[in-house]
Amino acid sequence: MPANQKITNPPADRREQIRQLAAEMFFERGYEATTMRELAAAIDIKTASLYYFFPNKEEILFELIESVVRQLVLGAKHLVAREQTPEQRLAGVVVNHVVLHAMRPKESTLGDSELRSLTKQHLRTNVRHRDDYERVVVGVLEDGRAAGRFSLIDPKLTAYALIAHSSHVGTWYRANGRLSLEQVADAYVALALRMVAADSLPDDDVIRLVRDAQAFHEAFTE
Amino acid sequence: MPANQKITNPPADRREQIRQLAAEMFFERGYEATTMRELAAAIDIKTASLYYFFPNKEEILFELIESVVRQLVLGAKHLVAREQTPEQRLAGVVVNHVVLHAMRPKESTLGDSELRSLTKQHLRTNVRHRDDYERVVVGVLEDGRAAGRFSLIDPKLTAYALIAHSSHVGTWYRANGRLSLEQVADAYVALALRMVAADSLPDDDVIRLVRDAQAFHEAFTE
DNA sequence: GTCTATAACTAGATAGAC
DNA sequence: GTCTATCTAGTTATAGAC
Repeated sequence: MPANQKITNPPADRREQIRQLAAEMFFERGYEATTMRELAAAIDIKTASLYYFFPNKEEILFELIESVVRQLVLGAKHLVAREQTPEQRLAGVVVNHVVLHAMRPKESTLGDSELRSLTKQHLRTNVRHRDDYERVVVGVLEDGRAAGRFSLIDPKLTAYALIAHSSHVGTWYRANGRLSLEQVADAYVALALRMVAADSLPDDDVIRLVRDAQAFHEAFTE
Repeated sequence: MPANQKITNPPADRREQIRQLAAEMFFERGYEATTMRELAAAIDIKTASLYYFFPNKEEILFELIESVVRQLVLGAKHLVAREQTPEQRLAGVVVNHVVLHAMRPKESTLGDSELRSLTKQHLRTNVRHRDDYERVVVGVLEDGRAAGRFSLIDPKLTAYALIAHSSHVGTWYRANGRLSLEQVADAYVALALRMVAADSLPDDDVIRLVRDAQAFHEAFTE
């Protein structure tokens, strides 16, 4: 009676289990450096079994990367659709972005560092979705300017900067770190408002802005 | 008389040639996905010849990554050592960072995306150097605050954001793109000044600030 | 310095039994 | 669904001739 009894660990949702572990390992060692064997071992099945759920390794990566962008675009579009002041919209977009990256740092980061490993087809699809997102962010900035509330240095460059540094939160935020998720979100929103020169607001207003955005984000996410 | 005559392509500095091509290929396909065979082929020598110049693949990566951080720290420390206003220092640091990333996008980006592939030893070394750099940036921000010129949301978070989005310039800046390197540098400095709430300055002053920093950067770099 | 030849190994993926 | 067994190909790196 060797190792053939599984403590099983109900295969409840194997597919989901694979996705999660893959996210972790791709994030930590990199996609190319992670082998299907290691992934299978971590999950305590044999390599061949992985191929029952996914046709190949790249497909796992693609799913992980896409799920993040999808959520990002969805959240941002919902936020933008609401009747709001430009400041509220900007705060909403930043909170959406920061919270997602803080709470799903592994998947989020893959979309920034492992795009190269996607097939041409998959890459094109993903770039299209990322461009959608970028357009939403640029739109928020330009609408704010049109409304006379923002003074922009350069809409596109500002959007790039906003997205780049808000994504970066995934690499350093820790749930038990110096700053709580609320504080981090506050800080990034305040930073964003300064970048569009809209921070004549007192701090209290900034915080109220963030709370609103968070409430909406939570309501929307669940 | 087959392929044994080289058009040679003086091996003038083979080592440097390898570094450059490696930077390109690591950047484009990723470190793990680039093989020594392909690298050798691109340079038109045999795989074994690479090992005359580098003991292994990882050493090439390490050299590329280190050279960027070294330059970054060196530039920043020189800038900070000058007698300057906080605004001038901040502008100097941002210009140093942006110009380096715009002009050496491949090597620069490796330091953000391929750290995972370094050996433990090399990683430790590099992290130490990155921390040095971070401290310089945080120092500039805190000195500015101590001098009563900056109002900071959070020094460390602001430094992270500054570094993250200024590094990102390497991924989109093109020499023949919409914005010139000067314009890009202007924009990032202006953004940085807003982030520390020091932008009561008229635009002309911002531009003068950047020009000064660029002049120093050029003088220092050559 | 650059080559040929090859060692020693590991990768992703598939066939087909249970 | 999960397994065993295996194919095919590609990987880094080295030994030693020229």
